[in-house]
Amino acid sequence: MAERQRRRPGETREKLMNAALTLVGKGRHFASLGIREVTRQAEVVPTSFYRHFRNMDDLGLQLVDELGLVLRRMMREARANVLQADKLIEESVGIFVAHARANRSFFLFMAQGLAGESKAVQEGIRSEMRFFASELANDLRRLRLLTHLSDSDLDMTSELVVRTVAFSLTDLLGVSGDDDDQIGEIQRRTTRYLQMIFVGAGHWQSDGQRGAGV
Amino acid sequence: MAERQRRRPGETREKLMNAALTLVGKGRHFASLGIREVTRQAEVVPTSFYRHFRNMDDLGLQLVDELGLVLRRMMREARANVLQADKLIEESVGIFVAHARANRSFFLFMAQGLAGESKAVQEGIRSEMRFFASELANDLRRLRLLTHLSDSDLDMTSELVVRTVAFSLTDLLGVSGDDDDQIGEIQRRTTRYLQMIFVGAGHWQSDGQRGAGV
DNA sequence: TTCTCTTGTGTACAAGTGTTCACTAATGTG
DNA sequence: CACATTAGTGAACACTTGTACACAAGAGAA
Repeated sequence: MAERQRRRPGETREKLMNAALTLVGKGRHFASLGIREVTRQAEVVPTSFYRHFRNMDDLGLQLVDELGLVLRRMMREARANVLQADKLIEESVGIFVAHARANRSFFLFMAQGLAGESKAVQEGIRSEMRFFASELANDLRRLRLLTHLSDSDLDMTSELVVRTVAFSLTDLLGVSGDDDDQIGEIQRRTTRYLQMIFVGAGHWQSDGQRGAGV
Repeated sequence: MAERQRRRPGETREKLMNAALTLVGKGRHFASLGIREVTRQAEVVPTSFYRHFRNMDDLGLQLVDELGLVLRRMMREARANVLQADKLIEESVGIFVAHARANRSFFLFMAQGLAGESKAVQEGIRSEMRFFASELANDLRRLRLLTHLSDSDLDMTSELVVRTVAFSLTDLLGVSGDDDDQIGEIQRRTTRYLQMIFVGAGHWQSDGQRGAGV
């Protein structure tokens, strides 16, 4: 055994997960990654992989769990910083974009996973989004916004918001991470989308209205 | 040369593209498909692949072109069938869902491609969506709907609508193709999303309004 | 100490990969 | 008809892949 690396517990596991994220960050799709490729990137021998994961799907699932933590951190920051309701949308979108830039690979993985190969990962991400939406609905209640909406309509609104923001990920991650102009444009556009949704929610009447009332 | 198949011109090309779609339809991600795998599914010898495509990305690009045709057919059907403005949303969503079911693999490919590995495919799909949105904006003008919106606001609205529908793809394609209950639920939900957006657009005032006016 | 558990290592192998090449049957053009 | 082009075939190449196995280094418990 030539030289065995001393590692703190769980280090190799982290290295492998980071390696997968790194490759995703370089433009690869998670579904196309192989075990050997990931271990190579992590500078670890292929067999080590099996000490921590059963296969790539398993690694993906564990990444989803970590993604959950990232999202929760983001939510906490948004709650702490968004004080006045009148700037709610702009500031929230700003925080989202900032986090997406800071954790590019993670969000890229999320965007990929939504239509990814593994049903389990797919469902995991979907579940994170549902959680996020329900928290958003709670926040809106707490801030006494959109109080005329029924619970289910408020939920629907929150879901629509979360979806719209999630879709912006595909825009955001399509441009190079330091193109401030283009990122700013995406941010403005997303803000307007959300503003329009909130205008819609503000005028929404719960029972069987015509949406196309124009 | 044991037995050479007689083929009408372009047949092998179609077979290869269909093979890729078939594999996608079976749950595989396009990014993870290999040349040999596709040729095997197409019942064609691996070398034949190179007679028609340079690599898998190239095949993907040509699939995007065909996807464009599918989308245009859908648009035409929607134009022909949506007569009264007051059912516009419901009927359009219905037509969309019907086409998504009938061309499941194609739409699955589209959903995958949005966050896919190939930048070119990504941009191709994005471009199809832009085209679709601009056509929708034209239709709204033609039907004299949302006439109080500026051109750019109408474009924005159309984009938001198209994105929302596109996102529904990920829901739609996540459920088995014959689960009518769940598909119906997704259809209803999408319809409500769009209705809310249209309510927002109906009350939208173009100049620097507050979206959170609630 | 010795025993056990976890984790990292090296080797090995069968199967699959993309791609090239030379060959040939069919098709279209003059 | 002859001829050039297109499109399908089979063999071969150098790699890469997932996974199994036996072994060993380190840590904790007895």
